[in-house]
Amino acid sequence: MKGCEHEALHDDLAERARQSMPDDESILSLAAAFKAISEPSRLKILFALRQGEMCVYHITRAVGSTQSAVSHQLRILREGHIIRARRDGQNIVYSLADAHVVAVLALACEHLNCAF
Amino acid sequence: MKGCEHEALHDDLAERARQSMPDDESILSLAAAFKAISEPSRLKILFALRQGEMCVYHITRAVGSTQSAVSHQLRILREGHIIRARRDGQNIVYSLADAHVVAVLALACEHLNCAF
DNA sequence: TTAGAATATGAATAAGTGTTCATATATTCT
DNA sequence: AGAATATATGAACACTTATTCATATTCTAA
Repeated sequence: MKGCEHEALHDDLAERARQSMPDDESILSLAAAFKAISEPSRLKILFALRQGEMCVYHITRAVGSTQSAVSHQLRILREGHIIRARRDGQNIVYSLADAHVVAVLALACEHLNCAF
Repeated sequence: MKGCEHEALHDDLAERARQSMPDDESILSLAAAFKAISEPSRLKILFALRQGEMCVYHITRAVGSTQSAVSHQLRILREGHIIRARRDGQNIVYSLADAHVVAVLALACEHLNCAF
């Protein structure tokens, strides 16, 4: 494999791309963030939280899953800085971390011609 | 588990969330799109393609992987409608599908306080 | 402080996924 | 047409991950 060498210009392009590549740590952080929102069960949680902050029980009802499964997923979303947790008495209330999350969801829906 | 029933208001919230939940097909499409951009190796390809369209050989060089691995990853990105393929003689030239991709990457970088 | 309720977590299992190796397909050149 | 090149693909293996079940933790109320 030698590539389209008739366009030596592209060798430069590849070299520039290699040099401007983010470091592994940044790539891993980005991957973790996207991975957090790339599972159907977690996406459902995010769509639920778009309606407003909710405790675990209500999230569980909104997405139609079990308490344990939701709790595990919430942890991943929390660690990916996609959602925030706040204690309110006996409950823990979750909400979307910031406007970026809503914006990314909106962009993706637009990208796929969804209606959300 | 009964939830924070002292705020009967949240029962309505959960119910509204349940009703406004996108259908499973939409959720799966979204998940597939995000999953496509949630792997370090594929993210590197996207960052490479931000420099401009490239053939497989140059992508391989830019990300420092093997031809086969890159080809498999390109398929996933293609099927997730993240990138476009176009034949140019003996080569296949890949490029980012649309501005949404760049925008999502930028938002995520902003979200994580990255510099890209 | 003890009982009860809401949420979190560890272990186990089942399903999904990335890479490698070998090979197939498609295109160009002679 | 045949050889050479660029890219794609199938199978296999290692690794990751989502869910379930049982249990732990953290808070409130009495």
